[in-house]
Amino acid sequence: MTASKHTAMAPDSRAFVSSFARGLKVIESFGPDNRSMTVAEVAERTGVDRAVARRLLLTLVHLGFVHVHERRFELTTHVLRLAYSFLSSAGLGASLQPFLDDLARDVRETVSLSVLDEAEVVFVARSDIPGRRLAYVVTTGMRLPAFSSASGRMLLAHRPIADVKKLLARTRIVRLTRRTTVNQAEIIKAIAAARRDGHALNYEETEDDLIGIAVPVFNRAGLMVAALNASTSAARADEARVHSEILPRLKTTAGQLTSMLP
Amino acid sequence: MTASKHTAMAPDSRAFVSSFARGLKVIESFGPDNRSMTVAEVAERTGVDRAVARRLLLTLVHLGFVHVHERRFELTTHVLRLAYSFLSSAGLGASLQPFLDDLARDVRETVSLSVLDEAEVVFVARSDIPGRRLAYVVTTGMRLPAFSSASGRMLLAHRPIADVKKLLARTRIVRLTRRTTVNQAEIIKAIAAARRDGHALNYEETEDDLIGIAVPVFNRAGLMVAALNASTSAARADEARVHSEILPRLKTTAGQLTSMLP
DNA sequence: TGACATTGTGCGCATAGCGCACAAATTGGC
DNA sequence: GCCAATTTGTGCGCTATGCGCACAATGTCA
Repeated sequence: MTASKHTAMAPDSRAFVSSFARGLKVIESFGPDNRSMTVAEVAERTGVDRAVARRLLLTLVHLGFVHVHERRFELTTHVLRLAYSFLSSAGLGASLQPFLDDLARDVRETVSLSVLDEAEVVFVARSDIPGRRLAYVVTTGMRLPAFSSASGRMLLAHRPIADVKKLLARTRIVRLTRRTTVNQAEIIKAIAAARRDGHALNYEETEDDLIGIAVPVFNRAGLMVAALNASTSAARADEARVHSEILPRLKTTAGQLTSMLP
Repeated sequence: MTASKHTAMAPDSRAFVSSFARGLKVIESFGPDNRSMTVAEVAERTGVDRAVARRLLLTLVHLGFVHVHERRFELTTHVLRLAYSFLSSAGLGASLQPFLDDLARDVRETVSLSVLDEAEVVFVARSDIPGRRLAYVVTTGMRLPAFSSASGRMLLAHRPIADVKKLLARTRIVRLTRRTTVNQAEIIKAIAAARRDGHALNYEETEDDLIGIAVPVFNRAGLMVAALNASTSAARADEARVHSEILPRLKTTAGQLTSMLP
């Protein structure tokens, strides 16, 4: 639950519509272990009154976001419409795929495009070559801790350092592998390096045998909007190959993407 | 604001939280042409009072769903969290990808997994073989008219026929190509055929030269939750190959997916 | 610089939405 | 099968909440 900080902040009272916030919380209360819930379960998970949860759920049913069957509620595909609002408005909805496919084929590795949400990396597109299988499979919508992944560090690199430190301070760094950097100072150093070098690296910090390399993707206005990442295996690629072969190819694709982005 | 006839629907009054509904409308008001909007623009697009739009936007800002810069508001990646709630709760979030990748490699065509939202097909995952490029590129989150695509017809095939007819009645069928079926009776017939055959076909109805074939994906409970689709080109594949080669392979993958779904 | 257009927000009012408390339904134990 | 226990559904009165007007502030153009 990374969203717990919001509840702490003072809702600027007059300029805050709490029923709306409560409603969004209801949507977010669904997850892998909560595929379908009763009113009471939703009420408990969200901390709102049972009667309120019921009204919010019925509102969602009315709007088509939720489906109810035998007093159990579950989200419908309609929810994807909300994400589509973002993806399409960010220009990440389509037409980037061919570039990712070409890139994946050329470097013969899984590549992915990701954006930042708080302290997490969210994958918005990916491509890989058939037959090659990483233990670690990236899927659209998937999330990873930003501080422990190449893409995350790259995405953080262009944020004001003060913001990054603040974010880091309130994030719990989970050790994912033997090599995960957990020391805050070292993480900051890695992010600074990413900014300086124009790329970020990750050696088995997210998963054993997994090497990640990420470069920034800018929009035409020059703002960094995404990170382009290639994942390979330590067994398959050494540092030399990553630098000499994969990195330059990543950068050309990143450049191509720029022209597609608003 | 001219379209402020939202009184049409009967919001079960007491059991309906209108501020929440208004707020969701605000999120949905963003799109490809509305990347960033002022309060007034949002107010106009949603039909709510300017002051209300402002409060809802500020609420979204407060929760991290929206970002504001020089009085222009835009959606943030945080919105994807909502979609993730659905995808993960539906078990479509991950781990299906390897099966799609194998399938794409074997049939040497683009394959995709999709779900139904009202009269639209929403793609939730895809895979294709590098180098092969269809004019038509499917991306996660993308939408297609359900009545004119193979996946759509397959997804509709297991709904009660009365519901399908009702949906069809209130949907405007857009002619996408010379071969798009626009006749309602013929569409119903195609859907019935999909149900009977256990697969749906589409010859250049969505795009010229594009052939689609879809099979149902059931969850372990036996409910159809998605459609698995292969897209190929009329130039590349004839009907015989689709039936003898692609279709059986689609079905085996669909079977594999079943075991992954709740 | 003044007139016009757009955006920000204080304030009073009405009601939407809250949450209690009771009713209905479901479950479970024997 | 029956009653107790638990869970779920909902009517109702109160007041905080959110609405929308109207004015203030800010920005724009000539």
